[in-house]
Amino acid sequence: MPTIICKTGKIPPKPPQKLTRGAQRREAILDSALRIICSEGIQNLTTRKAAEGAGITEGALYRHFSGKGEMLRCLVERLAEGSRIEKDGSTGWAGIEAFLRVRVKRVIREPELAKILFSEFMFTNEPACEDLMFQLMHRNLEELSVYFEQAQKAGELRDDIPPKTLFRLIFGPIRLVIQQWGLTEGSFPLEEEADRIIQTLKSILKSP
Amino acid sequence: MPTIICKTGKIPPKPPQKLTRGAQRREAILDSALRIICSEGIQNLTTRKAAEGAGITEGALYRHFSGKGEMLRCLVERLAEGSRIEKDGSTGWAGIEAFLRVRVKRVIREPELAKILFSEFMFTNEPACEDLMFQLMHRNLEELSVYFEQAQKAGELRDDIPPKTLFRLIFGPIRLVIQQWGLTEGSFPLEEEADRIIQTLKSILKSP
Amino acid sequence: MPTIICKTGKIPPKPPQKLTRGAQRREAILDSALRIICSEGIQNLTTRKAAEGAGITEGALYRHFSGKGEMLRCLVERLAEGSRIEKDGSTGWAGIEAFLRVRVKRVIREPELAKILFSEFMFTNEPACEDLMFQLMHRNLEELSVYFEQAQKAGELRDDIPPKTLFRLIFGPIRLVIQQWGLTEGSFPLEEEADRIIQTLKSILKSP
Amino acid sequence: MPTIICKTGKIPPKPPQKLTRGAQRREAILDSALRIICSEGIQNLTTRKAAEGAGITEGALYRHFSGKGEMLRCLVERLAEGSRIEKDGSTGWAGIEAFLRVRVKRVIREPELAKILFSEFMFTNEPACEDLMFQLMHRNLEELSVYFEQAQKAGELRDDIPPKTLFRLIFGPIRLVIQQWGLTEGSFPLEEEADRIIQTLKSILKSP
DNA sequence: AATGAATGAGTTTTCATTCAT
DNA sequence: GATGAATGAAAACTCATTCAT
Repeated sequence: MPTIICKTGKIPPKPPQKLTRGAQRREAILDSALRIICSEGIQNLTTRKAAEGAGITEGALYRHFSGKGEMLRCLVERLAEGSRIEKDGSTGWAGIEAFLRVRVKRVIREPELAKILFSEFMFTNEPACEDLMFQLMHRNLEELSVYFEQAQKAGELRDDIPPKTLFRLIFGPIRLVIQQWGLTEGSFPLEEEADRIIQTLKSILKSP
Repeated sequence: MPTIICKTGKIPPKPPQKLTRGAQRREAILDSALRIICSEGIQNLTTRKAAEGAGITEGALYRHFSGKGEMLRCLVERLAEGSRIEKDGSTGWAGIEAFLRVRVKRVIREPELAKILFSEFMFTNEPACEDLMFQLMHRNLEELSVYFEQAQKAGELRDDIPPKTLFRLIFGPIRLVIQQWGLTEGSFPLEEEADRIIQTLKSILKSP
Repeated sequence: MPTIICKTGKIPPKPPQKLTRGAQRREAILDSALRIICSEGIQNLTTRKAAEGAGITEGALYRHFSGKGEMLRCLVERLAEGSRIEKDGSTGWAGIEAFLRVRVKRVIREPELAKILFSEFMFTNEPACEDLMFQLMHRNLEELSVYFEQAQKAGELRDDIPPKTLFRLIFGPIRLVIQQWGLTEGSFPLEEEADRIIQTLKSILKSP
Repeated sequence: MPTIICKTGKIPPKPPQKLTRGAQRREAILDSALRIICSEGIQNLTTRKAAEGAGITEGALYRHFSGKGEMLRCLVERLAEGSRIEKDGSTGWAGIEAFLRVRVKRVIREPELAKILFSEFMFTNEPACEDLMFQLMHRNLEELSVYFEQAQKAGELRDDIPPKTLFRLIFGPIRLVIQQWGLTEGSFPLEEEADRIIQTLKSILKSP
């Protein structure tokens, strides 16, 4: 239901679909929970803090989520969907670049994300989040694999490296630079550094 | 068993000095804590579980650590030291390869490490662990930078990429493959996949 | 029942404003804490006992007080206010007598008070209670000093003794008799003995 | 055995009887316990603190006392004996004055005592200390009563006041001034103020 | 929808005491 | 005599969750 393929190739900044008042509160709670995880760690996320950060009391939180577990699952879901939405129509190497840049731009827009977007293990122990994390990782591999094939057919990418290895060679550096940026609270120009990585990857991975 | 005798004939880093009984208990507690973090997440690590896993009662834990915080800090410290010890005398590209392989071998030897070794953010919120994580990351960059320069001088590595970018291009993929291996509970042959990455890196990064 | 209507026709200090349900619980908890201190000593006052004495669980206590410290501070505050309320309009030596009799009557009404009302030091070590004890002692001195001056002007009290000394000569014996009565669990007729002291003081301190 | 009547009327500053090494440690522990009670309150006295203050470990404390209870009982005993030792041979009103001055001098010598010497209730809840406190109070009454009779026979003290009331009139003010001095950490010249009280008492209580 | 009081189980930590060394 | 590790109980406080209002 949330997968919106944009045929025009543009990124709709905000889906025009208005949130009901109830859904707005849910979002506020999830925002609050995310903020707490990023600033205090998942081990310090409590229902009380999440509720208070959203301007309601602990008890009221249970009107919106069946419990802490569901809240976390929804948070991870939202996290996972986030990057998928903004796909444009690029293909081949341009598709790869778009995939990477979407993630970079997302953490620049929401800097707290830098800290947790690739901390998959953190959610691994929350029952019902584990599967989601796997799916997310797998979806990324699948999406990129499509681009790999296109790029290889188009002669933009050498074809002697298996897709899984390509995935690690290409996504690994971007993940690391985003994690470093988050860890150091944005101490360097992320977009620039990411660009350098992407350009270098393009040049060293091009068909010889 | 982990004590690797340096090829150069220098003093082995860990003198055979036996651990005092007290220090042995500390290690047992840290082992227990590490096991819990890996299997249940940091949010489920309690002093009680850590103590019981080491075969003592909760109260006794406080003979060995001033509290949960100190225990965690010591754990992170031990984690950070772990990979540094096993340096051999390699230089240039061989040094880079050794650096990466040491880490791969370490997680194969202690598979739980795969889950947390690169989850720096997890400890970011524990006061006094944050600095340690920074240092660790920085130390890695410095160590690799030395090899980069040697390799570039030896004509094994192209010299048109700044060290920070090289660091991300080379360490990023290995981090990712280790994280994937941990996340999937060792579902693929890590050493083989790491090798593929290393070989590919060597070939695509060599001086043109 | 303790609300004494002022003879001057002024507003009775405590308006009949009913306590909110929340405030009622606070009072119940403070009552319980006071009972425990008196019967088992401050060293045996625990949050659990205080809560159970008020008919709630330990955790619920924290809805009403931020912690044990705040609870104790509130208790001391209530203690300190207690005797101040019941001032009547007497002046001169009658004022002095009223001051002393109010305290005697209060401990007869609430016999546990006899044990702690003048155990200022007991609360001295509870941060934020210390100041309160000072204020209480000082307030007593100031109130009595007014009566001293009136009595001296009226020729009821010799005027060759400084107020601080008068304070000790007059209040000291009453404090002691109340402490003795509390210590011996009411083994003698307090009012009678207090009267004897007051009468004797009146006679030996009258203007020669 | 400890009651030493000095016929010469002098106060032997320290009994020449040497303490065995064992007894020395006991004293050191009691000193430490007293210091803690005075500075942190009885509710914060722990075996560990008492032991550490005496320079030994918790476990070693049990070589000297059977437990915390016995330690406290011994402390109270020592407290109670303290003032009794230093009796000189005075009689009549001089005896009364000596009784009061001995106590004043003692707290000047050991200022922490000011805080607890008359906080009888504090120890009332320590099993096996309660009786001791009663005895102490009673002994004081008996000792003073002897002097009262002598003074009345000698015409130094009016004889129309029962001894119990005299006890309160005379001891009450001194207790209060000592408590005030302790509470305010020695903010005024105790000896001077005590003197003023004693002189005033002498003058207002003399046979008319 | 929301509040605030309540609960029961859990958290970290401390305590008095014991005991092998 | 003394130490240091250990224990079991209890301390203060927090947490996820429920429910009457």
